[in-house]
Amino acid sequence: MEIMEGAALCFESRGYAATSLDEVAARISSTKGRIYHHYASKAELFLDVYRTGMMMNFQAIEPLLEHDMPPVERLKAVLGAHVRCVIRTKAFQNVVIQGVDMLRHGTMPANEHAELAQLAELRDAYSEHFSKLLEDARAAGAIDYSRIKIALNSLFMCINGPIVWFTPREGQAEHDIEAVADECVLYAMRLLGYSGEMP
Amino acid sequence: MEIMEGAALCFESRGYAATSLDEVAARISSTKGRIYHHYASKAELFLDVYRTGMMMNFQAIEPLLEHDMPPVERLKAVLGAHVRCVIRTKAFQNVVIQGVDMLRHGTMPANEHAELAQLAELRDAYSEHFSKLLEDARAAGAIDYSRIKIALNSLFMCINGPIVWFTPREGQAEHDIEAVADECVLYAMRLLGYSGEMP
DNA sequence: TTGACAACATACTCGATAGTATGTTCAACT
DNA sequence: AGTTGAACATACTATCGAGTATGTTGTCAA
Repeated sequence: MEIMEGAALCFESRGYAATSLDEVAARISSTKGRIYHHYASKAELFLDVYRTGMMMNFQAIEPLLEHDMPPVERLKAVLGAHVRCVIRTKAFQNVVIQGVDMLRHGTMPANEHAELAQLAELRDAYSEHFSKLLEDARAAGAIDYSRIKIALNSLFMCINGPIVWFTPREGQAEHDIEAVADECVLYAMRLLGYSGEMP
Repeated sequence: MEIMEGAALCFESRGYAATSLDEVAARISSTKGRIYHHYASKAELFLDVYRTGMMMNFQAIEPLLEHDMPPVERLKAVLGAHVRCVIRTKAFQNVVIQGVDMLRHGTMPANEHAELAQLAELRDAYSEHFSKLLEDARAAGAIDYSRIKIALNSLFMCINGPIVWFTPREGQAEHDIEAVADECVLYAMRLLGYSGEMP
């Protein structure tokens, strides 16, 4: 909904701590009263944006996990879907990133901390999907890596990169997204030792 | 100096906006008075940490740029030195990252904004070194990439990854750093289409 | 038509924190 | 011994923003 989108944009550009709820309200031409009518606190709004961002990711990739195809092809498809999704929901994904290292450093107020930890489990579950994809593709001999934790981290850094550095050219958004996503997937697959052809 | 190290650690864990100078002072068992004796404002302290972080990077790689060796080998060596450096100066590098997207989103107060932009140029100069390394290695036919901007961004995401996700095991710090750095360089080189052997 | 409630807006409170103003200590000159 | 100034510490102010308390408006049900 509207509040979350405004919040996502504010959190993205100024960070959780630096964002005031008056700012968020102003962005949607509204007032703080409206926000507090729907959310008990700033933290809860943040957590809702986080959760929504993760849901978008799940919805993007889960349909592909069932498809019956060679492991490498499935991996490629999922990576592509992931990158496209995170680019399109950039603001939300920035909040997810912030949430992850808020947990890591324990900056969240104690009461909401439990909820944050729960969302982190969601993130782990998501990561687990990729873990499985890697193992399958390796078992099929299509890719190779040394320690899976480091490989996974490097992979995520690569395919999540656009969240940080991507900005579409005027009027070229859709075209740019496709091109950037494809190139990111190419580099990601290479990183994993894949040597086959890419479309 | 002591103040910068405390500040780097605080900024790393809580972010610029959420960090109070009382916190920084407490971390070094001191008081806010001391900080304001050396820095005119919170922003200037931040900028000094940023600058110091960048300097550390330059010092780590610049000696290697002169070496007379095949372009790929030089690239490998520089990547290795960079990763080792950023891991060892993790707190400072987190500040650099924050600084980069504070500029991107224009959150810094107007007077210090100019100084921040100047530091961004330093960052660009650093990136330019890698740009040259890539072009040379490609000219030598050792690596390959499509659009250099995307390749560079993906490369940096990969080799800067440890800044975000690395945490050494108890008492294994040195050993872990070496192992992680080598593996990151491996993935980074592969990402660039390098197919040679890695030590 | 009225009363009740949801969906807001407005107007306040109160704690936290950036920045300042004013001590205090100590070491080096003279 | 006395003066000065750097390097802090302490005590205060002024602002900003999270949270709250209290309006206001429209809508639906009885």
